[in-house]
Order: sequence, then structure tokens, then C-alpha cells
Amino acid sequence: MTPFEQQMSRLNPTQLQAVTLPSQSALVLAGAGSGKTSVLTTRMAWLISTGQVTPQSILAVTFTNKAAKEMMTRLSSLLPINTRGMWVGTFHGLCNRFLRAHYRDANLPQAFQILDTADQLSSIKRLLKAMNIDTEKFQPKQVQYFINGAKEEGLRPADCDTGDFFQRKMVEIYVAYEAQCQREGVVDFPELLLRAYEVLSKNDALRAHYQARFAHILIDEFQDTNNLQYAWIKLLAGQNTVLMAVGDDDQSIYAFRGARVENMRLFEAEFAKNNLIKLEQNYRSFGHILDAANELISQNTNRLGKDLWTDKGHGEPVRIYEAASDFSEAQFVIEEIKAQINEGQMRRDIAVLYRANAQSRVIEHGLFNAGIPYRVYGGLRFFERAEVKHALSYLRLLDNPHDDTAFIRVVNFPARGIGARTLELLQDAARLHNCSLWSAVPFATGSGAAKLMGFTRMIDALRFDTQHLPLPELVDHVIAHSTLIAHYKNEKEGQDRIENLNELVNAAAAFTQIEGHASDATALQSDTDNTIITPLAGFLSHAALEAGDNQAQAGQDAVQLMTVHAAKGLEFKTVFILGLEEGLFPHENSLNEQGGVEEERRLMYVAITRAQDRLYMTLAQQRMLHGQTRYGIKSRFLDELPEASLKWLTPRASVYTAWDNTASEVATPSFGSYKKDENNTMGFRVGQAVHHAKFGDGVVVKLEGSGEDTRAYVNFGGSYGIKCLALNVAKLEVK
DNA sequence: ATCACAGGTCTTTTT
DNA sequence: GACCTGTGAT
Repeated sequence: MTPFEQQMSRLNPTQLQAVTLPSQSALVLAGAGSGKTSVLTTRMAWLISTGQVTPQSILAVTFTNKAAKEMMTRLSSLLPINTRGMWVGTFHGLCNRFLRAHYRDANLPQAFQILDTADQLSSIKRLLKAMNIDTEKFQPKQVQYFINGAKEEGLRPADCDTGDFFQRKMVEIYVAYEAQCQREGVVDFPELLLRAYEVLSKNDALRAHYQARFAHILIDEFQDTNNLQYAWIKLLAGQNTVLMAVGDDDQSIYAFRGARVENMRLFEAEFAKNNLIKLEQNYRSFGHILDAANELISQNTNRLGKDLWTDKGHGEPVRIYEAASDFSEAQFVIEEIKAQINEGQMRRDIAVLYRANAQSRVIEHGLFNAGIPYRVYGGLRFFERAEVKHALSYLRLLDNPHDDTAFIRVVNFPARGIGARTLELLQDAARLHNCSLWSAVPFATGSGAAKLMGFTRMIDALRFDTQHLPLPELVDHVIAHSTLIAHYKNEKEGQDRIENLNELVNAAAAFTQIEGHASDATALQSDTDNTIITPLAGFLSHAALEAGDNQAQAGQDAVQLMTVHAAKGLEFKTVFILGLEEGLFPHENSLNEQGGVEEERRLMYVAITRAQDRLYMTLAQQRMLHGQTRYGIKSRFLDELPEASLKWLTPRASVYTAWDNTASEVATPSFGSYKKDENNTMGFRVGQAVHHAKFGDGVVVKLEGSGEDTRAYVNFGGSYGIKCLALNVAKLEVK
């Protein structure tokens, strides 16, 4: 049997149905651990190996580079085909490829650079300064959010609402921002998608070409698509294109960044018609864990609906532990981890999941003291490190000197006496001539003009000296001759940075080897234009689109610490879910949002379904948060789990009870530790009915602190839930 | 140019 | 409580 035939024989009937579906579009509702990636890759292999299509006529799109890579790896292990030139990648990666090939149609310079989120933010800050806009009123982050939000809805400034003054100003900034990006030849993340979308929609010939080319489009994690992504897919799909969208509405946890679960229903109506395939057999978890997940998620409304099942048996019940504090919660987790390691469990098979990053510290501390190796996910990634970004900025200037973000970043780094005043004059000159900072250098006035000339000469020299060098040597040359290395040698803490710079050379070498001269360039060549992007341009795109691993002490067997979001798509033998308290999980900020609690519930569903063999859920009665001690209430989600699948390790139902948010009145709350309060609490007492201008009527459930510092927890019921209010600030009326 | 201090923030995050 | 950002003083 070939590897492909073996794989086919392993599929269950539903999976096989999805893999071999004839030329009809379908929506595959793939539950957690149901073999979703297998189905996608095997279907691609099936389409190719049965001769229905060539590899080039398949488009497969994912959200993360990791998923794309995984798909490629699995596909090439199934079939002895050359995957190069195949359109498998992330939305952004594919749009980048498309725009490189059609840069003229897209009205972009061939060497356009990609701004990552941080670059975009500094670009916006620069713009706001130039426009003399009050950054108190128009915060750069907000502006960024506005612009990206508009782009993700497919809106250009002309399409935006200009209702009030604020909106008009925002749109005005958006206009200026677009002009600035265009002048600099840079493109932010959502622009990659929007520009690609617009080119396709305006250019009939090009659209026809791609629609004819792609016989099959496969989309992974469809529940995470935003409006623009869905629109882009619809544009690429021709009359005869067959689409397969794979996703799980119950695992939609990215609404906060624009994901639209509704796209699944839309897709079903627009393409899949009656082709809804449900993958419901779970191969990951034991029964009790699955029962808990199913029961929890059944509380959500408006689901497409599915029930996971397993034939693995019940397994162990879900263990619940109520600790006195976050500290003892950590102690418990660490003791359990120790015990499991003693039983022979690998550390890497144990995961500690939490809602918010701030929760990791206590656990880290405990693990560190216990001498247990651990790895925390999240934080700075390789290509986001300052020294790496500096080096990349030099490289970007070689490729496109008009990239002002890169220019500003390194024009005086390492310091070469070009100060704020000099740059201000340069920016004036650039504005006057409506050109990039680079082009404005000859017009620069003031004492620093000569130094600026020196800088541009240096960049020109770097470009000239490296023009025939292979990529790794080019990078090496640039980090040396830009004096970055020398600069860090003089810094006390510079050794790590130098190592990272050398690592960048390695990354360039690895990029040359894998991506090579081959894949991207040939792929582009095969498509209309004769564009061949240089290895440097390719590497820069790669650096922007794939931020690299988080600091990885990879290889070492370590306990895994991460947020629930970061855990999506992963599985572990043993999982700890921490902080099952109201206000934390579900997070208090979600309670005000439309559909917020349901998204939190899906998040909990994702967390539970990560566990294969053993699941712990813990809560703490008291926890340090934002520098204050907060007293927790048991999470409502604990009450939504089936009793039969749980095992309480601490006495069940301590005094803490979840709030019934539907009740408008809470009588005497059965609340634990609003202890000893004969203090002066500004005339408020627990159980008192109060009124707040914004939140309406509520009941004080707990008082903290005293005098000026008194804080009241007030349950407003309904969508507001429990709020913590500082009484010297909040205007709270006694009713 | 460099450091120190104040001030604000603290849900989740990929590209 | 801890971290990052921005600003002001030397």
C-alpha cells in the first residue's frame, strides 16, 4: 500500500465522505479532535492522485503559517509530488504572492515592504505628529484599530461613515495614512488582503484567469474568517470552482479581532446548500472530558449543532479544586504536576492553561522554585526583537529606500549624531517636496544635512557592496557594516542581541535553503507576469509575515504554559485550566459585549477539549489582580458541567455561588468572605440597593478597603453583571 | 544622549 | 504588583 492508500484506509466513513466528495461545495463541521487536518490534506491528495486536478489548480488557505506548513508536510508525505508552486498558505501570504506578481495592476512598487503591527503603529504616530493631531483625543492605537477595522470590512475612506466630527477626523487621518503608505511603498496586513481583493474585482481578465485556474478551494478554520477574507474567496471562486470550508463554530474565539462565525451559515447558504458534513467522532479525549465539553457548549444558542462522541470509554472524571488563593492554586497544580512526572508522564504532555497572561506569573514562580522546567508561550517573537528589527530596517532600505518607517528606525541607530532637530527639518523638507525622507535628504537644511548625506551614502554603499552576494552573506555584511554588531559589543547586555543578529544570518540561510530560489519565484513566474522577486525581498516578506517562534528553549522536555487562545489546535495528555472565577473566566470585560458570554463559553469549550486523558479545573477564593486582592466567585461555567463527570477534590459548594444574572434582585448574596467590616465604608453596606447612572439599579455584594479607598462590588444584573466601583470616583446613589 | 521617574495599563492575538 | 511608554532633567 502506498502512504496515500494507507491514509485512506484509516478514515472513518464520514471522513471518507468528505475526502471523496464529488464536485460539490461543502461545509465540513469538524469538531475538536475529529481529524480536520487529515481530512483537508487527504482530500487534496485524493483530488491529485485520482487525476481530477493538478496540484496547481488547488488553492488551500489557512490562518497561521504553522497550519500551512503542516498541510504541506502531510501532503508531501502522502504523495510524491512537487508541492512547490502550489497555492497553499495563509491569507496574507497568498495575497502577498499575488500582489508581487501583479504589482503594476495593484499600483505598488515592485519592492513594496510589509508593515507589521508595530511598524504600522509607529507609522501612524509619525503621521499624527505631522498632521498636528492631538494624540490624546486620537490615540494612535485607536486610529490603527479604526483603519484596520475599515479595511477588514473592505472600506476605503470614501466608503466610511462621516457622521460626527470624530468620524470625519478619523477618515481624514485614514486618507492621509493611505497617501503616506503609498508614497513610502509600504503595505500593512489588512492592506495586503484589500489590495488583492480590489485588483481581482476590478480586473476582469485577471479574475477570469484565476477563477479558471482554481478548480478547488479549501479553507481551514473557516469560523475565523472576517468579511474581507470571505469576500476574497468568493471572488476567486469561479462558476466551476468547488469549495470546501472546514471549521467549528463552537471554537470561534476570535470575534474580537473581526472573525465572523456567521460566515459559516452564509457559506452553507451560498455554496454548500445541503452539503453539511459533520465530523463528530473525537479521537482525542475520554468520555468524561467530552461529556463536560458537550454539556457546557449546549448552553450556547444559535449553534450549527453537533455532538462529539468517543469510543475510548469514560476515563477519569474531571477534577475540580477550589483553592484559598492564587498562591495555593499554584501549589496544588505544582504538586499534581510533580506526582504525574513521578508516574512517568512527560512534562511536555502537561499543559497549564489560563484566561489571561497575568495569571502565568504565580505558576511560573512555583514551577521555578520546584525546579520543574517549563515553557511559556506568548511574548516577544524572534522577528519582533529590537535588534532584529533594526537589522531588518537596514535590509529594507537596501530594497526600498523610501520606506520611512525603516529610515527613521535606523537613521540614528547606532547613534551617528543625527538628532531630533535634524530629523524635524528633514521631515519638513519631505513634506514640502511630497517625497520620502530618503529623497528629501538632498534638500535637507541645517547643521545635520551633511550627516544625513553620510547615512544615505552608507546605505548606497551597502547596497552596492552586497548586490552579488548570496542572501546569508548579504545579511552578514549588513549587520557588520551598519556597525550594529560593534554597537552591541559595547553594550553590557549586548551579547544576547549579537547572538540574535547572528541567528538572523542563520534564518536567512535557512530561508534560502527551504524557500530557496525556487518556490516563490517560480510560482510567480508561472503566473502571468515575469516577476521574479529577489531573495532579499522574499526574505523580508517572510520576516514580516512570519514573526518566528516565541523564544523557544525548544527540545527540552518542559511543562507548557499558555493562554487558552494560544492552546487552540493543540492537545495534551494532562490539562489544567486555572481561574474558574466570575470576572476572570468568563472575563468581566466580556460581560458587556454582545455575545460576550457565549464567546467565553466557546473559549472554555476549547480549553476543555485540549485534554486527552486527564483534566483539572481550579479556582481560587482570593487572587492578586492589578495589585489588589480580589475575592472570587465560582465561575458559572462550573455549574454548566454535568455533575456525573466531575470529581470535587475540595468540599463541593463552598459558600461561593455563581450569580444568577437573570435575576434583577439579589437578596442576601451567599457570598463568602466579605469579612469583618466595621470599617468606614462611606456609608455603604453589603446588600444595599443602589443606583448608577450608566449601569442602572444594583445591589452591593461586597465592600473592600475603607474610607476614601472603599471599593464596592455591585451586581447590576442583566448584561452588566458584577462591577467593581471605586466609591470616591463612581457616583453611586443609595436608593 | 542617557537615565530616572511618573503615569498609565492590565483579555484574548495572527498576519 | 509589574511592566512598558513617554517625558523631563542632567
